[in-house]
Amino acid sequence: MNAKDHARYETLAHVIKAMAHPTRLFLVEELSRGERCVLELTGMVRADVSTVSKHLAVLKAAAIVEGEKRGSNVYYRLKMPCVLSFFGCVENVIEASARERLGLVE
Amino acid sequence: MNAKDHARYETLAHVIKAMAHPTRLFLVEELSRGERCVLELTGMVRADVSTVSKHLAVLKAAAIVEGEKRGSNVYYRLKMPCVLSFFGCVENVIEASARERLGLVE
DNA sequence: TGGCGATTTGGCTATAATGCCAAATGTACA
DNA sequence: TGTACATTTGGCATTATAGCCAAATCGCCA
Repeated sequence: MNAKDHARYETLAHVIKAMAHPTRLFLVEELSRGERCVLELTGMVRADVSTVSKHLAVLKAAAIVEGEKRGSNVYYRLKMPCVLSFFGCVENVIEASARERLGLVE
Repeated sequence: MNAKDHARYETLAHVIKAMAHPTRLFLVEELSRGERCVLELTGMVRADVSTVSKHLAVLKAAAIVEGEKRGSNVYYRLKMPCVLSFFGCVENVIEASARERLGLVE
């Protein structure tokens, strides 16, 4: 793996890492239903407002969501709906491994 | 978000977190081309064998890859090729944000 | 302008992830 | 059986992440 490849994987990992947290996954899925402001999202999650704000900042830094300030609120929305395709794939992974454990295949 | 949902997001995050590392992304992509043993993979990466072995263990725990022991080697292969779809999506995200920064759109 | 609600930032602690080395394990084969 | 090779595991130091509180911003409106 050369330097250029390494940089590519760094960048890829940065975006995927932004998704790699339960709360942030929830935020992504919730935002896929429409824009929400920080307090609305905070009401759905067991965490401090500042924590939610920081999670949103992580998603924003990865260009997964964007926020628009209207009045004193910031409305976030999903910028890259394609990330939702992760959910289906990952749920396949989970089902498959559960099936494997139960059925003792292999 | 109730307890059941929370558990679901925990599980999803566990799998995605397994992908959220440059080296592990490389391993996934490399294994998509066919099975490889640990030393082969180590030769392609700037890291210790033990480090690569641990990365593979992470991917295996997430049911993304599987390993088969043949002789004294363990050959790993990609179990869930659907995760490759992450790459395309994530590269879109990256391109879009690059374009945005350059073109100052928005 | 003063104060209130919404959001972000700073700072701190606790926890988790990373990566190396060294040692242990497992397998083949002389 | 002993040695060499492949892989995994234990242990440790370093670094990154998470989450809370408190404080700082920002915008609105009386």
